Formats: sequence, structure tokens, C-alpha cells
Amino acid sequence: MRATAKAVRLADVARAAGVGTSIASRVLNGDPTVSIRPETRERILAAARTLNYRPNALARGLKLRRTTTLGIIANLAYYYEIAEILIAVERVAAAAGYVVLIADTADFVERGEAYHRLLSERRVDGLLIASILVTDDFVRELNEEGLPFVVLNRRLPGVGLSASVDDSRGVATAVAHLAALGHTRIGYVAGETSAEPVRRRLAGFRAGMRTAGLTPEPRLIRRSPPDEENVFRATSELLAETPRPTAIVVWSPTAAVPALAAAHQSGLRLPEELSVMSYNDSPIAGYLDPPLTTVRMPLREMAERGVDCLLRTISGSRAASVVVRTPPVLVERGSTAAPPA
Amino acid sequence: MRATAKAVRLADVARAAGVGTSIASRVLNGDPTVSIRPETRERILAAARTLNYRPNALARGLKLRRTTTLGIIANLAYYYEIAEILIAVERVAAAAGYVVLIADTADFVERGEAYHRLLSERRVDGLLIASILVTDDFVRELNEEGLPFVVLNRRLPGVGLSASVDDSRGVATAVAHLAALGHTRIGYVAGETSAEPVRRRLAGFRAGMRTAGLTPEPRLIRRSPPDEENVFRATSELLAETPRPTAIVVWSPTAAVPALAAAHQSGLRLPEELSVMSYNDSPIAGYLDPPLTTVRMPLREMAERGVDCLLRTISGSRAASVVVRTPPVLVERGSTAAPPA
DNA sequence: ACCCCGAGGAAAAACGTTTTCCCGCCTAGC
DNA sequence: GCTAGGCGGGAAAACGTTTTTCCTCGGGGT
Repeated sequence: MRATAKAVRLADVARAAGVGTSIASRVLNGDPTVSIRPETRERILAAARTLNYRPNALARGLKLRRTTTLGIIANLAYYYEIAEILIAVERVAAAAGYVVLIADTADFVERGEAYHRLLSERRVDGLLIASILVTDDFVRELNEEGLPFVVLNRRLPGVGLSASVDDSRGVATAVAHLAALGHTRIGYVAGETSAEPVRRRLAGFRAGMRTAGLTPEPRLIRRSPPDEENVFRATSELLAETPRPTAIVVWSPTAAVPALAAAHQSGLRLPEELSVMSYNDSPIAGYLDPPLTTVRMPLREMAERGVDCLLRTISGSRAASVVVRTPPVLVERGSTAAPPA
Repeated sequence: MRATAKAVRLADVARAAGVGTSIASRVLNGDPTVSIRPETRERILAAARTLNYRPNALARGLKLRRTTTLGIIANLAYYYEIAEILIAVERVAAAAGYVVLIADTADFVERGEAYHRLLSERRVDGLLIASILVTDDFVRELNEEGLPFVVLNRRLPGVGLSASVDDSRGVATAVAHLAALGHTRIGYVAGETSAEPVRRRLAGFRAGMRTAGLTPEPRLIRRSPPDEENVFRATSELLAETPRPTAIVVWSPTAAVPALAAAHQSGLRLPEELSVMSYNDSPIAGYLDPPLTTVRMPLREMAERGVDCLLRTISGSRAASVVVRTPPVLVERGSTAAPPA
């Protein structure tokens, strides 16, 4: 137990192959400029194989000044929406030979420091930021330091790179669907903060309304903190307005669950008396009661492009922010219908 | 842009303070055996501060032979249940000065190799395994290598360390609740695989039945792969049995959502005609329709103890597997009631 | 005057890579 | 016979820490 299986070093395989470490290194790394007798190369490869050699990532990183590690700062508590992103990030990163370090933003204020360290201590080659709890100021500081990072779905003009989807168009698509069904009094359960994507979605709601020839009524727009209880309350209040909205759009899939619960509690029949839609799809949306009509955004693609952008930056190429324009897709399920006559 | 703010090295702060790197290192690391003039110490500290010095984690790790990094192998697709664990792990690790590297098991078979590398390349000091997709054999291999790891909620006698909860007792608690309400025909939607925790839960179901003086009927036990569709189908089939179960227990919170959907589609009134319970709570359970009665297990504590155990192992202390015995708590919501007369 | 000691600090050897020189040898061309 | 230039490969210098070893002072005791 704890046999401390002495790690095999490059020097070990070099010795086993009867060569120096330099040539061993170059062969193992497939240096194309190396000139070597095929037989010697084979000896080295064989030695590495039988010894089960793995280069020490630390030593290599130290020398190469890169870690082949990406960091991602995410708010794990929003897991319904972050999961898809996390999965995509991990997959793309792995495909590129990178591993990913995760940092939660649960207590961002105390730990902003910690995130700095991910980069400053050179633990990661680049950082992905996927939490709206990370302040714009923090992002700006990061930018000052000149280290590579990409912000997901937040656009900070002039500071760093970002990958985002067209939130505005997405929410507008939801509104359009409801308007097409004949709804005119449409409510919106919004996020609370003034974070950029929250604003963009709200703007999309208003734009969608106007496009449909409707006027967004301020009293039918309710902001709420993201936790279940507050969303529940906000939705209840929204539904208590008179005249009542005949349809509501919820700004995020996490918020959709408690919003739906509030709708149920209001005693209204869904979808006959009230239509409910969520911006962004989620794996459970189809299994809620009623199955939730949603607008699915290309989050995975956004994450992929974000990682791509980050990797490009790391490798020194000039990369640009990307806006994924893949059109939102309306996933029509059972929670929307024409308004009551 | 990309100013490449040259990283400040230990040598830089030493020079700024007019001392050698050795003494600077010892002062900055708080070596208690150092003897130094207070004024000199202050100079060093001040220099580090004004230069905003951060030790290079790679160099330090190389020297110290540890990375202060933990790895976790998890199935992100099971995000609904893994989230709490992930959050707890990250928090405890961060408190101990560790960061956490995440690896998805989405395609375990192709990537088993990759996980090996986390450890073999010395990227992490220890590994947490939180996915049932990781095969027992893989765990055994890992064990051979003698590197520190802890398996979460899987007990592999004799191989490595684990932290787990009492699944059996948890499921039995659910059954007991239903039995107390007067149910006698209780169904169970089980996981498909023969993975150890899946077996333990099933055993808990049977034990709970017997304790209540009931006999578990094989036809009322349905195994299903974890994806939503299959769970939906399995539950539908279960509810089509005659005589019908008057209550069902679902083996995991992720599965509970589609199971509930199937219950709805069966046309039965919940909970009057059918009670539904889920093993393990989840943030949305209370907002489903009807609000789901669940048994909450101390997952967070399990994760914390697991990390603790791992850190202890890493630091060389002798650690033992831990079973968190904190009693399951019944979270009674609206999805359970007495069976129809 | 000599010895010893402790405080204060420098030098240098690792840790395991990668990579840049460089060197010897062999062949070919003169 | 002599050299230019490959070819095959080795030595050694980094990368930025930590830590051990060792040196140098001053001063106090004998």
C-alpha cells in the first residue's frame, strides 16, 4: 500500500534505451527536425512503452511555460443552465489535450482573490468566465493583467474576448410565438441584476413585443433574484395583476420551475388560461407539468466557440469575440396555447 | 494588449529587498525556523506586496512534488445529482488551498486513458471518483498504481477508500413512509446497472418492504437506464401493471422528473390515486407538480468527508473509508398520501 | 588572545523537462 | 589527401521554486 511506485522519468527511459535524454525527449515529442536511426527511435519508443512513461506535467509546464490547463469560473448553483456549457467545455478542451480546472463563484466576494491566483500562479493557460456573479470590474482587472480569458455570454465592449448567443433574439422569439397564438398581455419574469445578459434578454422581450405590435407594460415585468423562493413570489405577484397576463415568459430555465409552481398555485388551468414559456431549454423541460414550451439557444455551440477562441488566444493567434448566430429554435410543448376567449 | 506582463519571480522580490532568494522564500512561506531581523523580514514582505508577487505553482509543485490540485471524475450528465457534490467538493478543497480539476465521464471507454493521465502525469495530488460509469476494474487499476483516490458512494471492499451514505437505509425510509400511510403495493423504479450503489438502493427497497411486513413483488420493480425517455417508459409500464401499485419510489432525483411525467400521463390523480416519492432531494423537487416528497441524504456531508479523507491520505496520514450515518430526512411534500380506499 | 556561538544570509543543488548548442563521424567532392 | 557538410546524438543550460549547506560577522566567555 502506498507503494510509492516511483514515477518513471525521462532519464529512465533514456537510460533504458541507451541514449541521452535530449534525443529521447525529441523522439517522444515527435520533433520533425530530429534525425535519428530508425532502430534507435524504436528502442526509445519501446522503452517508453514498457516502462509506461508519462512526462511529468509540472516539469514540462515549467519549461514550456504552459500548463495545458483551462480554468472555468462558473456559478455551480445555476447548474440547470451551466451543465450543458460545462460538458461542452470539458469535451472540447479534452479534445485539444487540455484539462479543465473549475472554480465556483458561490462566494465570489471573498474569493475573487482565489480566481486571480488561478491565472497569476500560472495554474491555467487561460480562463473561461461563465458566471454573472463575476463582476465586470473583475473582468477588467483580468484584462489589465494581459492574461488570456474569454467571457461567456457577456459582452464587455473593449475589454477582452467573449462568446455569446443572441439572447435578445431568443427572448423575442418566445414573445413572437405567444403573440402568434393571439396573446396580447404578456408578462416577463426577469432576472434581478443589471448584468449584461439579463439586460439583453429584457431588451429582447421589449423588442419582441413591439415587433408584434404590442406595448410592453411595466407592471407585467417582474424582476427577481434567481433563487426559487423569490421567483415563486415574483411570479405570484405578476399573476395577481389585473388585468392578468394571459401568458408569461421566464428569463431562465432554472427560474421556470418555481414560476411554473406559482402558476399552478394561482389555480389557473395551464395552458388554457395561462401560457408559460421559458427562455432556454433544459433536459427536464419536457417532463414538467405541463411540458414546457421553450426557446432553445445554441449554448453548446457557444461554449465550443468560446473554448476555441480561448485556445486560439493562448496559442498567440489573434482571435476575435464571437456571437453565435445559429437561430433560436422554438421547442413547442404543452405549456402554450391560444389565450382564453 | 497581450502586454505579457512579465511574471515577477521570487528572484525579483529578493533583489528588490536586497536579500537572497533563499531567505526570501523562507520568509514568504513563514518558515518558523528562520532567524531574521524584523526589519529585513519587513523589507521582503513589502517587496512581495508591491511587486504583487505570486509564486509560480508549477515550479513550486515540481519542487515540492505536489500540485495542491484535486481531480474529480464525474458524470456531468447526471448533473442534477452531482451538483451538490461538486459544489461541496470545490468548497472544501478551496478552503484547504486546493483547486479542483474536473473530468467528465461522458465517454468513459475512450477516455479511461485520459483519467489515468491526470494522476500519472502528476497533475493532481489525488482523485475523487463520483461516477458510476467508472468501472470497478478501473478503480482497481488505480489502486495498483498506489496513488491517492477516494470513491464517492461506492464501496469496493479492499480496494481504496470510499465515502458513502447509507443508501439502503435511505430507500427503506421512503418505503416506511409509504407503508405508514397505508400503502401495500409499492413499486420501485430502479437504476439499470449492477453498479454497487444501485444494488444497495434496491436492497434498501426490499428490506424496507419486509420491515413493513410487505413482500416486494418482482413485477413492481422496474429497472431502467438513466435517460429521461427510458425512465418514462419504465414508469409507464410499471403503472400499467394490474393490480396497479398505489405508490412508487424512484431511485434517483433525475429519474423522478420523467417518472412524474409518466404518472401524470397515466391519468391518475396525484397523490389521491398514486403516491410518488424520490430517493434523494433536489432543489427543484419542491416545485414540481405535485411538490415531490423525498428522502434527503447527507450528500454534501459525504462529499466533504470524502475530500477530507482524500486530503488526509495525500498528506500521508492513515485514513479510513467513511460511511456517513447522518440519518436520512423525510421531506414530506404533496406527492404522497394515503392510498385510495 | 583564543574559541565558540548564534544571527543573518548567500550559494548551490535539486525537481523533470525541453532545447540549443556542439561534437564526432562518415561520405562526397575537389 | 583534405575538407564541407550532413547525420546521429550528447552536454548543458534553462524554467522558478525550495531547502540544505555553508560562510561571515560580531561579540562574549575563558
